Amino acid sequence: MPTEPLSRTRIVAAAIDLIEREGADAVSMRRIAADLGVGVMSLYNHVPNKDALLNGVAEAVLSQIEFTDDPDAHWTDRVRMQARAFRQIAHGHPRSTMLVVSRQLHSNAGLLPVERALATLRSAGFDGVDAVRVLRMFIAYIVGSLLREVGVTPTFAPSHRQMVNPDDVDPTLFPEVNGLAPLLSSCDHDADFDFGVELLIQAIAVLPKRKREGTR
Amino acid sequence: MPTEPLSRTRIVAAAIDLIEREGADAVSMRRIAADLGVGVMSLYNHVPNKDALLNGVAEAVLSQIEFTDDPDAHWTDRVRMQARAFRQIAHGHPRSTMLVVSRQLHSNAGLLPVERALATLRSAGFDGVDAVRVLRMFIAYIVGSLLREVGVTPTFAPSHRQMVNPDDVDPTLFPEVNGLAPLLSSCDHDADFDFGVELLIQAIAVLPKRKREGTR
DNA sequence: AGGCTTGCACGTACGGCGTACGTGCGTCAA
DNA sequence: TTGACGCACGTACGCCGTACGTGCAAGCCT
Repeated sequence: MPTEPLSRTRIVAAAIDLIEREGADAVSMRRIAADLGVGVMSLYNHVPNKDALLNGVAEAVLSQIEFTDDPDAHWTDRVRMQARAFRQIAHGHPRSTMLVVSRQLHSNAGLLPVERALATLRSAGFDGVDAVRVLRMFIAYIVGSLLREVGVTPTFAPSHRQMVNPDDVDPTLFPEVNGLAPLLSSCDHDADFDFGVELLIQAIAVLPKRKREGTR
Repeated sequence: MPTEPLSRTRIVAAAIDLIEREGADAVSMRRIAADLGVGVMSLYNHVPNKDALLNGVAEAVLSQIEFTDDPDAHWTDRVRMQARAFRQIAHGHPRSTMLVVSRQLHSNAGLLPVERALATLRSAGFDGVDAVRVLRMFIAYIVGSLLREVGVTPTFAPSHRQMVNPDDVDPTLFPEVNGLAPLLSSCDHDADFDFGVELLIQAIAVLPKRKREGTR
């Protein structure tokens, strides 16, 4: 039985699989080769080096997000939908999320979401400068949110993923943290993300009108 | 001449130095030991393992930020100042920034900024739930901004750190990106950051008043 | 003073990593 | 038929983190 020939696509897929199963630290060329049942050096016929492979992983994950953009919807709805679509990454590939947001991608995979977002913002009446600024702000917020959600960025919660133990934090040094400990140690990612998105949309909706000609 | 004795503090300092000089990839226990003029294994008398050392680096950097909080100022000014103070990390230790935002810190170093921020928001009249939510939103935005600023997160710009070459991006596939290429490829980090902060402050200032008793 | 514990610097060694390089085998063009 | 070429693979090198053992100096108890 002839096994499927090796290919960049198969290698990237195996890498994603491995990352999601065992975390990014488990990724090594040797391990991927073993998972694919091939020799280590065979990988290098399809991928120049490990770094390029990880870029491939990031691009693959990024290009899997599904934008269902309805050009007739109000621009605020379109922005909301695009933000949520991006966040899908964290659900579909939680342990790869760090890779996606921490690599400079110079391919079309990274450009497509930008194109969509800019088109939406322009259709909302923002001029170029504001559209770019607003986009950057959204990206920063989304990236930061995803990082917290997948648990790689500091939650700054007193205790990790459990109700706070009052002994962990000195109430005299940190009265607020102590008092709000139950709130800090629990976290509804969906609600928190949407809360921020709504706030951002509201904020940009009232941007100085001088540069806007309408609301759609 | 007796050389200064080895200590966790000195090791962490050497690590920070190394990271800022040659980047995080250059960090290895062997390299740090060499820089300190000691044997590799001597480090392990003061630091349990490399991961803990990197946590120490993150904490040290984080605890160096200087908050000059004026309790008499308007809460919007205090929030602005705290956000900017946090951003100082990116200037003081650009190549360590990724470490700071990508590690779960369970020490007081990470709790202090949270305490300050919560106190400020509470004094602005937000109840606990809103204070935590707003804080999380700010953190997400700041983290995302810092990552872009230090160049580790995708800029989604067509070309890296240079004016866009029109050949790089297909104008029919990406008309908006193509048209806004000059704007996308240049970036005033200071202005962009402040733009976002102002927008966020404005947005939270008009949060439903039901939970607020005043504006300071 | 003499012995004993303790702390710390250090060398050696092991398993794993990325990857440069050479080799052999199949396929396809001339 | 023969040559070139693509691709899978083994070996080997120089890194890495760190477990483990050794030796030396300072402090402590009698």
